[in-house]
Amino acid sequence: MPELPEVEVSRQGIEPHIKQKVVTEVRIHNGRLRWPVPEDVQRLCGKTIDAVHRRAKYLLLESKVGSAILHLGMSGSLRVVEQSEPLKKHDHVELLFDNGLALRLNDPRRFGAFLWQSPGEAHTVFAKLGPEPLTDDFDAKHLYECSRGKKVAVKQFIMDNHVVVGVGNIYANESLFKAGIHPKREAGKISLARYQKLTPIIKDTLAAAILQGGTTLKDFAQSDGKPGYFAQELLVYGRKGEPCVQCGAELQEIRLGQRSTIYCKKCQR
DNA sequence: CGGTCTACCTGAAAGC
DNA sequence: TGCTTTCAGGTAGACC
Repeated sequence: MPELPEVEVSRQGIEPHIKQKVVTEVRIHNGRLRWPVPEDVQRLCGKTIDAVHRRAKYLLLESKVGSAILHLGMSGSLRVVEQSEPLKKHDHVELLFDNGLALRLNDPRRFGAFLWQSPGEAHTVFAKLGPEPLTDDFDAKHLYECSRGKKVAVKQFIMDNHVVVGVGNIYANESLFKAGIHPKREAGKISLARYQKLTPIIKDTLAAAILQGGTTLKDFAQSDGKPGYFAQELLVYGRKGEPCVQCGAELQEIRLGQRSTIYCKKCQR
């Protein structure tokens, strides 16, 4: 399940293979993703990829005539392979390059997206997004001020893209545990001091995951490269019923907004 | 407008 | 064993 670190790792993984390369062909094997893949993406043919950027969990493959916007959804992954490599099941969209390589979007559940944005335009998916978590625009003051008057649980609050982007279920669980904050606590009733503890923890958790992922990038261009999933030291996520690493109490599971939420009832208040 | 809920998907795992 | 059900979850949009 790609969260922001996985998306950033994917960006770093594909960039050296496709930057400054010319797209020779766009092949849409199955255009029925979250939204139909627009014909506009064919405009990339014959154009050079000038840059590969990330905003939230979206990747932008930028050219002079516009940008392809990619989202990995729940189950998506990107691979760079030789064009002769046989397609795998669920390889839905493919960009061929003048260096003999192909970028393939594989997405079994098809929650992902492959969209188009003309120069100077901002696609609607980018409207109303909160700050990037790893920039200075995201700080404790922002969380504190955004949360005043909000009754929503703090876990759902930090997962809200309007508040801050890129904090998915796994990292929300992990960050709240490390900060000692109960996931159900009302966002609007949490002190500035507690947000001052939480904010750097979110940043550190995401940054550490990106660094770990970076070490697995070597094989990105190989057919069996498996970017997106890397060894991550998870303290609570997926550990329901196991003992808390801090106090030994049995980790609890509740559901918040239909999402699995794991926490320690002793360490998180 | 804030808050909550749902649809979109497939495959793995659990349940029967 | 094999069929059926549940669950996983990011995000936009519907809904009250």
